[in-house]
Amino acid sequence: MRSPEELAVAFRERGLKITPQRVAIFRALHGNTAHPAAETVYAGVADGMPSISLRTVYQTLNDLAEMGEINALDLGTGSARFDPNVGEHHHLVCDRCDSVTDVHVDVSGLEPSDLGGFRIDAAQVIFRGRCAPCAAGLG
Amino acid sequence: MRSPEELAVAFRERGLKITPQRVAIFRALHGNTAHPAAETVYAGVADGMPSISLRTVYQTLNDLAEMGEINALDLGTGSARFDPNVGEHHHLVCDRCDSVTDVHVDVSGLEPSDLGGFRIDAAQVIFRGRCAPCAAGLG
DNA sequence: TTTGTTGTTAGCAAGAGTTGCAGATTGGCT
DNA sequence: AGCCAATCTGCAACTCTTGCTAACAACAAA
Repeated sequence: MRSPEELAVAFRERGLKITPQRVAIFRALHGNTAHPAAETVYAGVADGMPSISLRTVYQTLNDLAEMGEINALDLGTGSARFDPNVGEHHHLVCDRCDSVTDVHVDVSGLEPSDLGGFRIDAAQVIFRGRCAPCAAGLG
Repeated sequence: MRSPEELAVAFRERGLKITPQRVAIFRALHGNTAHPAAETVYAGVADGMPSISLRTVYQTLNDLAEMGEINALDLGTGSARFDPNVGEHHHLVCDRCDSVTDVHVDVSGLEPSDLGGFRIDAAQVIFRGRCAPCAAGLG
């Protein structure tokens, strides 16, 4: 996603308002590589703004996702994860602690067979296993 | 998964009983390539056994998954999908109707970068787009 | 075939994650 | 300052799934 400042412009252009809640969420996400769940974003933002509601966090995350500023990922961890990195990349998902890490893979060589008329719009690769701390028994 | 008859043997070997409910579920899954959700399996089985409960279907599907006879997939469609095909393969997921189709892809060439100590146990590829009927506007 | 043990089922309640709703609130323009 | 529309909060509701438990049934033994 873009910087909180650029997002403010984008929101205004759409007739959307810049609220302290939104700014706090923009900041919590910017540069965040932890792929937080909504609850995690909420926890982070609520630190400095105890009155914010989880409902607002969900709302804003969904708005950002609709605008294409972030990606909402369902990686089978039980809750949606939000990724401010909208560039082409894939994910490592730890089976033990549910942590998610970005990984780059060249998928241009993938050649699916028997598409049967299916029109592919996107390819998503999920590697599952153990993150370094969990593999070392430290998680 | 194996045939209903072979599953019966496997269940008995583990001290598990063969009930009409389980047999009906085995049959509903055997050779099923539709990647049904629990609710769908339930609907199919309840046709010939109206007294079966959704709870039992979930229970049995989870048992089969634990035994490695089927795979439980979370493909972001809102509910778990169950796949009796436990061989190596990947999936096409329709964004419009949530249908799931098997597809074969050689992932041995994938070379993820920057693993940072992550130990990969499995690679899952999900192609998203439109299935043939939905792409043709027939879905 | 009858019986006993133990695993299984059905049904409902509850849990987690997420969304709908409505009234109170507030951003941003005039 | 004041207005209007967008937004926020809090709660209820919704979907999917699991926990709980009394009634039930499979299967082995007699």
